[in-house]
Amino acid sequence: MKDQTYRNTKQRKRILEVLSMTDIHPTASWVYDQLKPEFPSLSLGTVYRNLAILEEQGLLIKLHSGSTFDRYDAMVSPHAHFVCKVCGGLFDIKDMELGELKHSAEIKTRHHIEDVKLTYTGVCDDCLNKEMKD
Amino acid sequence: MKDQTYRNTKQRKRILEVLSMTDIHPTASWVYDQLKPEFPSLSLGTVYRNLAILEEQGLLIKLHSGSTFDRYDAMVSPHAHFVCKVCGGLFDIKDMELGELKHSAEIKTRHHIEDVKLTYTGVCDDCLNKEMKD
DNA sequence: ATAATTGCAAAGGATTTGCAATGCA
DNA sequence: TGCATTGCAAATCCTTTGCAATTAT
Repeated sequence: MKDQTYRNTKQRKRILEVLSMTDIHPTASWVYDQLKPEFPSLSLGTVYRNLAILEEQGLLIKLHSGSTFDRYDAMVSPHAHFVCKVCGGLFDIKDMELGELKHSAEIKTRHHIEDVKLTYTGVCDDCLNKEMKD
Repeated sequence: MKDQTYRNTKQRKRILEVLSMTDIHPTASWVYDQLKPEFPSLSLGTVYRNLAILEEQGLLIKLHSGSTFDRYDAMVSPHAHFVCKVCGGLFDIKDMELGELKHSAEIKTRHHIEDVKLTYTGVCDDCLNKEMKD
């Protein structure tokens, strides 16, 4: 399973494209809904399998949103995330120095660190404003 | 459901105790296995319900380990985690300045941040040493 | 006494998987 | 052609939930 040759299927290509064109960090199901009109016989299983392969290839990142389902992010350069506990929105936070964090943790521990995930939780700007009206 | 009064059941008390006495960040199922001899009629549902209540009370934290199941941590003071992709171990990393991170993110965004989760992934010290023997 | 909690079993829901058919390389 | 991939459906697995019985306050 290591030195497997990947093929370029229409489905996989479009799944990555659809994911690259949004910043809402969608679920597998959302991706499926987007592509179902284009591939009427598309199945959720195919979407999941391709998301896993694309993750393996380093072309996307799987996010644990705090809910029961996973989300996917095609912006693979290291960055932090914010999850709003009111609307469920998941936003990017750029310019956070994850590389620095990784370095300081690597000297603090003796582990070999490959990845850093930084996730904030709270109430987003929009929901804060809406709450103030109540 | 907000101003509910919690009761002090033996089960809940022991669940928190068991969790406080380990640093392996166990799953609900592990907690269940620990307490089953003590409460022969204990059910997994009860464990899950109590873990949820204890989390609500701020007495423990739920961790998304990267696998399909959740883990729980009774050390509630802010700290980072490391997950080993080889052995599945989940370790604490103390002395990481999560408070600082929270502050800098709060001025960078306009969101109200309540919580920070910092998780590293890689290969732990032990597994690194074992791999070197191959 | 009142309402939270338990135990049990069944339901739920996201994700995975087996297998025959399909289609890249 | 060979083998990765698809589609479909069933299976998996962790977690949640309804309900009657129990128990803390």
